[in-house]
Amino acid sequence: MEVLTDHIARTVSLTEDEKSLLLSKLTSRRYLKGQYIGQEGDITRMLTFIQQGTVRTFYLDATGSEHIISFGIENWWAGDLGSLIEQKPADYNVQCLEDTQVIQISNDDLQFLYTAIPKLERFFRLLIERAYVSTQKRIVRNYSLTAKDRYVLFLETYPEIAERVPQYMIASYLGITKEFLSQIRSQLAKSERD
Amino acid sequence: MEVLTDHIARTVSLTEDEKSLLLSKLTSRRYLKGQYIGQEGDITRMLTFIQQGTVRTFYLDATGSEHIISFGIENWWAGDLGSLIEQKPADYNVQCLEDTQVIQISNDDLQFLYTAIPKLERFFRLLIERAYVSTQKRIVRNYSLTAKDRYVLFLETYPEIAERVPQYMIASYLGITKEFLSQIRSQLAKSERD
DNA sequence: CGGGTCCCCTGACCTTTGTCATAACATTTT
DNA sequence: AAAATGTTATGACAAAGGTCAGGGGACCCG
Repeated sequence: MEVLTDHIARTVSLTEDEKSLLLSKLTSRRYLKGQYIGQEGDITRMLTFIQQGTVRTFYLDATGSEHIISFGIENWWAGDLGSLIEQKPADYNVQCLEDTQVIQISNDDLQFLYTAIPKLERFFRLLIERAYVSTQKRIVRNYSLTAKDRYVLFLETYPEIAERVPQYMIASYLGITKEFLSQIRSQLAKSERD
Repeated sequence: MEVLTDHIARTVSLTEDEKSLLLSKLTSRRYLKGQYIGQEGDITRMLTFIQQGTVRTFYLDATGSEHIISFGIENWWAGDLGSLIEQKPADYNVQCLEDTQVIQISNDDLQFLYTAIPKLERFFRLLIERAYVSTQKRIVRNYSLTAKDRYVLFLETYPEIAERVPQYMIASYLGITKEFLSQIRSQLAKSERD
């Protein structure tokens, strides 16, 4: 479980006391491939850190089709943050794509820790700031790039994820159909041959 | 300038001392219609709160076309947050669409205040959390709704902005061309007549 | 009053992306 | 090894949305 405290200590320094207080609130848990860490409609009560594995966060629209919002791998946070923050039913499903080992903090403990260890509040402020900025960049990209360029950028940005998840999920993440992604890939393969 | 301290006090309580320390770091400034609060390439050094007026944050892509990322009106924060956080050149332009009165805090003062008044760090953590959640919702909507539905939702969500900014900017915000928005509007007008 | 400028609208045509149907291949299960 | 299941590919056709060109109204400014 020191994986997580080490991860945090890379951004804000923690004393031994703070570290052991934090450690006392962490729980470890294992999920199998296909299992849900959280489902639409449930209130998210745990903040989840992925120690090992792959997860996807997705959403079912009115017509029942899936839209992948994000993937998560080692050292990333996962879950429906909106549900955790507002303690109301989740809009998203969070599912493991491989056997996945996570470290969790309950929302109650997290609120307690924010006050007990102000540096943790700073850590999460910085974390969310970065997440916010990257989400905003994603919006910009979706507007100013074609599907092909978004796919190429995805491969460059997340090469590891591209290898670990099936293509139809990447298509969903990019906001296109699996057939169209397949077409893009054959175009790319063709232009590489020249 | 108490507008801002009152705004903050709605989320976290501040003592009189904290309030006056905060007030001592705030500056007020007026921009004319068309003026830029920040331009692409500049490092954003001020966090800006809109007291009165309208601003837009937009981005110029490789082909020179504009993409509006967000609008801001009274009691909203504005600016390229990525540039402020990382203190590197901004990707976005922030321009006033009306004469605009703002309240600003320099980044240096903000960093000082985070430590001096931990409740401010909490305020901004909560602020960014909410911003992050709403940005993520916007991504989902862009993927699962048609342009027409996105426009209708925009009108419902931001009726005030819809009245204050020209339609071609709304089109840009929605990620469509002004011509196509015009077409959507005539469809909606037609279906209302039935 | 006349000429800019800004903004919105319309229509013909084109590009990007989605839908549907089918096939092929890989992986797991039995 | 066969069958079931999951994943990727391909092609015909359809729909969403973009591009380009032109026109017209509202508002300002001389």
